[in-house]
Amino acid sequence: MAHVGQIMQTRDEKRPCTESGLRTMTELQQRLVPELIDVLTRRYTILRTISLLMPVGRRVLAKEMGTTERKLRSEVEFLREQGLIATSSVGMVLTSEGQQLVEELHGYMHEVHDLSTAELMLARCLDLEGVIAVPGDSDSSELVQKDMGRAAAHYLKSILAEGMVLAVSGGTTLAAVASTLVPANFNGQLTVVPARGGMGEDLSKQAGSIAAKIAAKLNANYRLLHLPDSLGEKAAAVVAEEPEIREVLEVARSASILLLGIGAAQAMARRRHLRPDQLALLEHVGAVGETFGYYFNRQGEIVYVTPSTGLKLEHIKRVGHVIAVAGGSSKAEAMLAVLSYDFPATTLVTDEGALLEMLKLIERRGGPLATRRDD
Amino acid sequence: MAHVGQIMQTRDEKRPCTESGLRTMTELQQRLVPELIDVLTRRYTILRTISLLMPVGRRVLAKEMGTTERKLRSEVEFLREQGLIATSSVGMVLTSEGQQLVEELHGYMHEVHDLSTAELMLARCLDLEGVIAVPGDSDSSELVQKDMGRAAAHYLKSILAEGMVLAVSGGTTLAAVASTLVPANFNGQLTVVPARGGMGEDLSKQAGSIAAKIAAKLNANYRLLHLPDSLGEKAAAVVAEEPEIREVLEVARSASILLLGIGAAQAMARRRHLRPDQLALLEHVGAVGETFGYYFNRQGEIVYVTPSTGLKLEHIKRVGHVIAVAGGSSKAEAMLAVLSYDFPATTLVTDEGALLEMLKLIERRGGPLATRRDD
DNA sequence: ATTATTTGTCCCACGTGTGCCAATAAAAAC
DNA sequence: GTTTTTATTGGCACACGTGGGACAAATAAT
Repeated sequence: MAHVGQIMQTRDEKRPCTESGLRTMTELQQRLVPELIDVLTRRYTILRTISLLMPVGRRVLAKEMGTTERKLRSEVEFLREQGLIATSSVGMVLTSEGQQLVEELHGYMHEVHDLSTAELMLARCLDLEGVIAVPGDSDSSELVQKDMGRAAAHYLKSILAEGMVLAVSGGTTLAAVASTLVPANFNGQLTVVPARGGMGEDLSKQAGSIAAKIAAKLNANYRLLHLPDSLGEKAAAVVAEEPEIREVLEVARSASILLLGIGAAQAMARRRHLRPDQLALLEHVGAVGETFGYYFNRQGEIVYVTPSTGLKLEHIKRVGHVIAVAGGSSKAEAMLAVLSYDFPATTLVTDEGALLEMLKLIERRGGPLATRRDD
Repeated sequence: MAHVGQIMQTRDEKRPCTESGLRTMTELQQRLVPELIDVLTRRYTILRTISLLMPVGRRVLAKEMGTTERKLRSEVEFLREQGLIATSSVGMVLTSEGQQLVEELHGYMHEVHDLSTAELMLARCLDLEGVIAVPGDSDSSELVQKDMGRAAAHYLKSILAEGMVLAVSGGTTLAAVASTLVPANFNGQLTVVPARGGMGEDLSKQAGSIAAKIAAKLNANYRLLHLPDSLGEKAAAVVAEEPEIREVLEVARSASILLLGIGAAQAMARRRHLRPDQLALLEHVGAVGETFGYYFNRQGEIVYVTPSTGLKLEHIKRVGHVIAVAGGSSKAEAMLAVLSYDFPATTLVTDEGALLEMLKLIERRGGPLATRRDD
C-alpha cells in the first residue's frame, strides 16, 4: 500500500503547516519521482536489515523482508557496486561506509517512513486491507483533497478490470476523485452506478453525477437512479417496484467494487435537511459517522438508516472490495466510526491529518493493537 | 557526464563542512539511488520549460530540450497522471498545482544543479571531454577519495572494451581506484601496463602494483616494468634496450586508455627524493603540477621531465582517451596546471573541493569562458 | 564426510520503453 | 466559407532489459 502512499515532513522538528507553507524537498520529490522514493526506502531497508542480522545470506534476508531472493539480488548487486556492503561466503556484511550511511540516513528516513508506518498501524487497528495516505490535511487546504482524490482514483484504476460493476456514493471527496481520474478506455466493459439516489442541493456532488463523470472518463456504461434520495418509506417501496428502477438496483446490487465517501453525521444530516426530531434522534443515539445513508456510532454500530432507494447494507456485504475515501482531521471521528463496522475487504484513502488524528483517538481509547513506534 | 556526477549541498546557506559532518539528504539519496537526481531534474526541467512556453506541444518541447518526442511522452504521461500538467489539442499547460510545484521546487533544485553546472563549466574552460565530480573534499576526508575512486572505476569500466590496452600511473588516488573497482571478467582480452617504473617507498601506490590489482579484478593480463622510476639518463637508455623491457614498453605505447593521477609538484618531488638542486630547479621554473614524471607550470607548459623508463609524452598523444583522477582543494592548482596541457580527449574525475577551487582560480585569473552563474 | 549454508550463473518469459505511423483538430491560406 | 497546412495527441508493433526460477560451485558448520 506504499505504492501511492506519500510522505510527510518531520525534519524541522515542530513541523510547520504542511499545506499552505513551503513543502519540504522530500514531499516534492515524492510527488515528482514516487517510484524512486520507493527504491530509496527499499534499499535503505535492506541496508538496515543487514546491519541488524549481519552476516546474513540473501535467502534469509529475502524471507525476512518479505520479498523474493531474485528481486533482492539485483539490489544487493547494486549496493555492492556502491561499496556499501561486502559479500563473502558467510553472507553479506555492511562495509564501514555502509554502516556510516545507514546511520546518517536514519534520521532522514523518518521523513519518508513515518506515514507508511502510520498507514500500516491504522490498517492493523481497523482490520483494513490497505491504507493510503497523502501528506497534508484537507481541512486546511483544498490541494490536499485533490491529491487524495488522485490517489484514490489511481488506486481505483489499478484494481478495475473489464466486466466489473462499480458503485459510487456522493460527496465532495468523491467528486474530487472523479475529477482527478485520468481517462482510460474500458470499451464499455465496465458499468458505473450510483449507490444511492440523488441527494441535497449541489448536483455535481450527487452520486449520480459522479457515476456519470467516472463513466465518461473510463469510457464505461452508467445507469442512474433518477430519484430523490430521501423518500418516505412507503413511497420508496412503491418506486422500487418500477421496472427501470428495479433493473438499475439489480445491477447495483451485483457491484464488485464500492467507492464510498464518509461524512460527519451532524453535517450530513443538516445537509440532507433532516427534521429537528430526526436530528435529535441522531444526537441521542450517538451517531457520529455517515456513509450512503447509514449512520454509525463510535462503536461502529448502525444506529440510524435514512429510508432511501439504492444499495442496502446487506448488498454491501457481497461487494468484493470497498474503497473508502475521506480526509481532514475533523472527519477522523466519523471515519473511525464507519470503518469500525465490519465491511468487506476495505481500502482507505485518506490524508495525513485524518490518519494521525484517528491514531490519536484510538490510542486515547486504549484501542486494540495500540502499539507504540518501533524505533 | 552527469551519470556519475553527484551533488553538493548548499541548502544551509553557509555550507557546513561537507565531509566530516552530516551529509545532506540529497547526497545520501544520490548514493543510494543515483538515477533519482537525473529523473528529478529531467521532470523538473520539463515542467519549467512548459511553464515558459505554454501552451506547447510535445514536438517543439522535445526539440527545445534536446530529447526525442517519444521519450518525452512517457514523462509527460506521468506528469499528467500526477495532475501537474493538462493536455489539450493546443498543447500542454501547467495546472495550478504544477505551477505551484515548479515554484516551490525552484529553490531546492540548486542543491542538485550546482555541481553539474560546475562540471560543465570546468569542462568548457579546460576543453575536457567530461568532468565527473563527487561531493566533498579529499583533503578533509578519506571517504571522499574512496568515493572519487569508485566514480573513476565506474567510468573506466564503462569505456573499457575487449582488446584494449590500459596504462596506469601511480599514487594514492589511483590506488583508491584500483581498490574500489568492482570485479568483472574480460577473459584476458585486456592488458594493463604501468605507465612508469616503480616509484618511491610505498609499494601499494606504485604504478606496477596498481596495474596488477586492476588486472586481477578485471581478469586481464598485465605486464610490469621491474625498474626503479628514476634512473640516471644513461642507465635508462641502457635498460630500455633490454628485450623484456622493450616489449613491455611497446605494449604500453600502444595503450588506448591512460589512467593517470595528478600530484602537486613539490610534494611529488619530495616523495621522489629529488636532490636539493633539482628541487630548486623545479621551484625556479614554476612547476606546480606533476603527472607520471612530467612537471607543468601554471600555463600548462612542461618545465621539467624526470628521466625515466615508461611512457613518454609523445606516446600519450596517440592514446585515445585519458582519464585523470585527482581531488582535494589543495591539489587544485596542480590539476589546473596539468590539465591546461593539451592532452587527447580527457575526462577528469575529481571532487567538489578541487572542482570549486579550480573554478575559483580560473575566475581569479580572468580565464576564458569565466561566465557567471545563469540565474 | 556430510549437510546446510552461502554466492554466482544461466535461460526463459514477461513487461516496459521505444520508434514509427495514423487520426484529429486548430489555424492559416485561398 | 472552404481547403490546405501544420500543429497536436493517441495507438501499435517490436525489441531490449529486467525479473523469475532452477541449478551449479564453494565454503563453513555439524
